[in-house]
Amino acid sequence: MILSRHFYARPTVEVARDLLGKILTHGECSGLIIETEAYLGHHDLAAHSAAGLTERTRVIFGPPGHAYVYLSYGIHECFNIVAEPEGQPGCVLIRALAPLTGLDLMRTRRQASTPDHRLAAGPGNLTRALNITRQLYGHDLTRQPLSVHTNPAPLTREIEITPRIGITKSADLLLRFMLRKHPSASR
DNA sequence: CGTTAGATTTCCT
DNA sequence: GGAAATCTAACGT
Repeated sequence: MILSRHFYARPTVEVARDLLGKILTHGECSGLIIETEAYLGHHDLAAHSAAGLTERTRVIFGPPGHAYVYLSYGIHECFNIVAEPEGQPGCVLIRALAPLTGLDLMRTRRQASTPDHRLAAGPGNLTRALNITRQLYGHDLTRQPLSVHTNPAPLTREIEITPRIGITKSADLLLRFMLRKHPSASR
């Protein structure tokens, strides 16, 4: 069942935590969300929205449940989901998936030697494996082809909460959420 | 590589 | 003079 808009219209931290174990689908590829990071609207200098509303960050201030995709270091794309009610900035970076379907297709986009559980481990690897590009900027995640679904299976692992990865500003905040010791999480 | 703010230049009413 | 266009350089979930 597809996650409804009001799942996303909540505090960013809650959305980041609750996305763990949900299913992200793009076309025939899908995976379990294993690792997320929250980027807040207030008191978070690492968030792109901290600089205010610009053309690139516009979607973060818009209605929840939409995709914020940006290019990092000119190399890899990163995929975020907008949270908070409309007008309030906040988004969740999806950092890692455990692949469920479309593994062969994912592997054609990655190195052939990549083991299954690492195909979508890491924010750049994830967008590469699922072919999520800036063309999907602003896409509504309650619709096909890129959507998030409930998972009837309960979580079998503890949630681990740590500082976020690869940032300098607001680096002390505990805003990274992951399933503890999962093989598809960051190292 | 793209985005951004800030600087510099253009050019127009 | 000042707005708009263009250039530049720093930096990045």
